[in-house]
Amino acid sequence: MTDDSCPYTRRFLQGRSRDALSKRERTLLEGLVGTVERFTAPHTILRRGDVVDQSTILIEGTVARVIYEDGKRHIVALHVPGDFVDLHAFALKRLDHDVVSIGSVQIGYVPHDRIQKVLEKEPTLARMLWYSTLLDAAMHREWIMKLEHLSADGRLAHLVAELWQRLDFVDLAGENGFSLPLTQQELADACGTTSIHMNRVVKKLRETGVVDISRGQVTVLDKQALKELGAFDPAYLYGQGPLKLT
Amino acid sequence: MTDDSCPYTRRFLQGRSRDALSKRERTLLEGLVGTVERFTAPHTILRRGDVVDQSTILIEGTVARVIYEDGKRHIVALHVPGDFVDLHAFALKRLDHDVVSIGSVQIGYVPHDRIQKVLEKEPTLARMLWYSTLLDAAMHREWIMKLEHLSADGRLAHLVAELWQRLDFVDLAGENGFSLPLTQQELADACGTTSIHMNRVVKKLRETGVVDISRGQVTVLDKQALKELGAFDPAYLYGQGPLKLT
DNA sequence: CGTGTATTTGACTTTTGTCAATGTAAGTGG
DNA sequence: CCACTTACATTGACAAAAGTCAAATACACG
Repeated sequence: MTDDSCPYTRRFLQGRSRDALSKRERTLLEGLVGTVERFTAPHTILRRGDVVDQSTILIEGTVARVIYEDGKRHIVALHVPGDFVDLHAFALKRLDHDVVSIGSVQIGYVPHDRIQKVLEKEPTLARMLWYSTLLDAAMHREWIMKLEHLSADGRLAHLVAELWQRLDFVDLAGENGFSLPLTQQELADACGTTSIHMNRVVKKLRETGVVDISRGQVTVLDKQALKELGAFDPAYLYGQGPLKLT
Repeated sequence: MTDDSCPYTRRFLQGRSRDALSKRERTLLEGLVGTVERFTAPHTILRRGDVVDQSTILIEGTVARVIYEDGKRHIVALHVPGDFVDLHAFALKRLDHDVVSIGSVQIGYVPHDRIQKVLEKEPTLARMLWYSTLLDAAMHREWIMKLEHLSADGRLAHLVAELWQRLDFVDLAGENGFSLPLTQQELADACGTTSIHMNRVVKKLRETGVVDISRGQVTVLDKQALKELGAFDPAYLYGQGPLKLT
């Protein structure tokens, strides 16, 4: 399913419902992508409140969904290649968050009228599109649990574990880690803490031999410790096949 | 639209997309409900990991979605009448959280094969079902922001503001407050803190004249203060018409 | 009226935030 | 090549928020 016939959408739901879509539907999906764009520097792709008539699929790189409040930035979701970043805008129309690129990214735009046609004529594909937004919500819920339950080190461990698994679904994870273009400030924004405290936590996890995060590279040193510290149970990712962290 | 012809589903999306569904579709929706059940005592309706072939719509009362971790209960979502609590189970099949009743509730069950038929033959209704799960996700995101950004008093203020508005959408809010069957322990579970600290916060908000929460009744004393303390901007609820908190 | 649950309070510890400053690595222009 | 800039990472000292443990009230319900 990682064939190159669908360069823009081949990673969509990869690792989740590998066999749920037929070849024909996969091709249909690829055909939904209208224009493609690349950003090499950090860029705000969409703003909260924007009324949109197309949705964004991430082809390459990392994007975040953020909500600004009192001048502070809060990351409410992170995306890896294959994620349909703001498919929810199809029905909601108005965005409740910004979409920003991190590092260098390539994104595709899908006009909403094409999604409407899918909804009218392709129930199976429509169901898969719906499914992908539900996966998103399941990840949101896990983040809520993580923020309610874990202290800063656990939150970071959970984030690392989740990203490692999600990147693995789309064949972008390494055996012992993955590359991650997030600064400590951004890690802090995703874990609900400050960059200064995040620095303490990064240092601690490095010194205790759990995970090393430096120079844009994450190296997992102790899978078991990572999993336990982050109270990580990958069931909420609804993945198929073998998992990075049991 | 609050006509009694649809006793089970008349509150579905009330206050949001009041006019999005035709009379015919409203009737169709009501027809989706198979059995109806009532629980008068706290009850776990569904468990994490359950594979289900029907979804639950809340007709009356309060239900919570919870994730247990290390023996602690974490509320990841709260529902008011009209909410399609676990419509996501239609596509996900397996639940990533428990569904529990709080106080006395009445719920309806919708078999998934009926939803499948809607998806195949009723694109407008299908879109509204999808839409309702997206509203859920938008609320999840706001909770993530709230947990990342606010301290315990802000979190409680936000929760109160949100519930007040959501109950108002379905005509269940009073002019100065609403009834809420949550204990301080449950408020704590929804705000990511401990019951002891939540008690301090409840006391503080009462003494500072922001909101009084006692004996299952919430009385808003100072709308403006509540809104500011909770950094509450109701845009994420995608409501129509006038709002409780501007 | 007693019993269990929910609420409240106090004392103390741990975690995290805040402020201020320093260190470090990569890139830029002279 | 070096001074300079800039962004990111790191550290220390202190304050504020929240967790923990223990116990005392208050309250609802049979």
